[in-house]
Amino acid sequence: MNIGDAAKATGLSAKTIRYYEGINLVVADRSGNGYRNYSDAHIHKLRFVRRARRLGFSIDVCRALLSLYQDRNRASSEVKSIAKKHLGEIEAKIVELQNLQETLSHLIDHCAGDDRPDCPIMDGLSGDFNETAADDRKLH
Amino acid sequence: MNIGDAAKATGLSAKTIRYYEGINLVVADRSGNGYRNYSDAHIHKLRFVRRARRLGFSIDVCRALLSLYQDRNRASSEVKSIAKKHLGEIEAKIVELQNLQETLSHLIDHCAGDDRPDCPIMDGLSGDFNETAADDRKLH
DNA sequence: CTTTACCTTACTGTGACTAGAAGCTTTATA
DNA sequence: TATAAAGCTTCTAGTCACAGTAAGGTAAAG
Repeated sequence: MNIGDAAKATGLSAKTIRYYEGINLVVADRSGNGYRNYSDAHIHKLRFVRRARRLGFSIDVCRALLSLYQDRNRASSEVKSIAKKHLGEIEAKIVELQNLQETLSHLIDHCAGDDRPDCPIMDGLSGDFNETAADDRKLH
Repeated sequence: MNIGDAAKATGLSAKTIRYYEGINLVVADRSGNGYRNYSDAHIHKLRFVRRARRLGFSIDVCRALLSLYQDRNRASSEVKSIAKKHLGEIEAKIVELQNLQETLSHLIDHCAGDDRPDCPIMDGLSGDFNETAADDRKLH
């Protein structure tokens, strides 16, 4: 199976699959003409990585999960602890974004949004409104 | 005021302030010795950018907001529409993360987390569990 | 005078790709 | 069979918003 078919089979782009090979995450075999050749096992690994990435796991974590995936004797507790740590990070980010949401919608609610220049949103950005501890965490 | 004091006054790092000058966002004057020199107006602009960044606005949006900030006759509706768009993006991201949270905590709840290799989290990553429309949006 | 702190520019690295160029190979159509 | 199209290869550079480091000039304190 060439890279184009592998892309279709996994939902990843060919570019991304080549990238994953470049960083030694999932390395394909090669056919006689130099084209990458994907077996079912490769496809499974790529799908696995895609799912993990879509759940927000970093490439490094994916690498760890992939090696646990290939180790039939690893304890489920190892996997669970990685997943739990990640869940905590997701939850923290949700709280962060909810704070932003509150601040922004508060500002928006108080802005007339008409032809006049008076704008509480701008006032909020230039003046010093409430800064919470949550704001101090890094935002994305 | 030198860059170090400007950094203290704004809460930005000197690096960041130099970066903002490099991308033409907030450009300082220069003293005789070549050092950057910050007036109150510069400090206000930097603070403005910091606040906007902390609310998650991109640099490009900050640039737009900054020029609106300097335009005393702009309509508040212009600002409001930018803020609203951004709020929409934040809300979409919250929903996304909540989906992740649900999926992950569901998987975690069903994993024994013991010495045995059986692991529903791994099963979830390798098999095809439910993919929602929200999953199809780009995740971060 | 020396130390320390601060300033300058310039280059590299980050994460996870994406875009594009230049040039082979394979497949489909006329 | 010729040719065009799609698909493959490698390589480089760009993205975002900085942070880290190096190599060196300047300023203020003791």
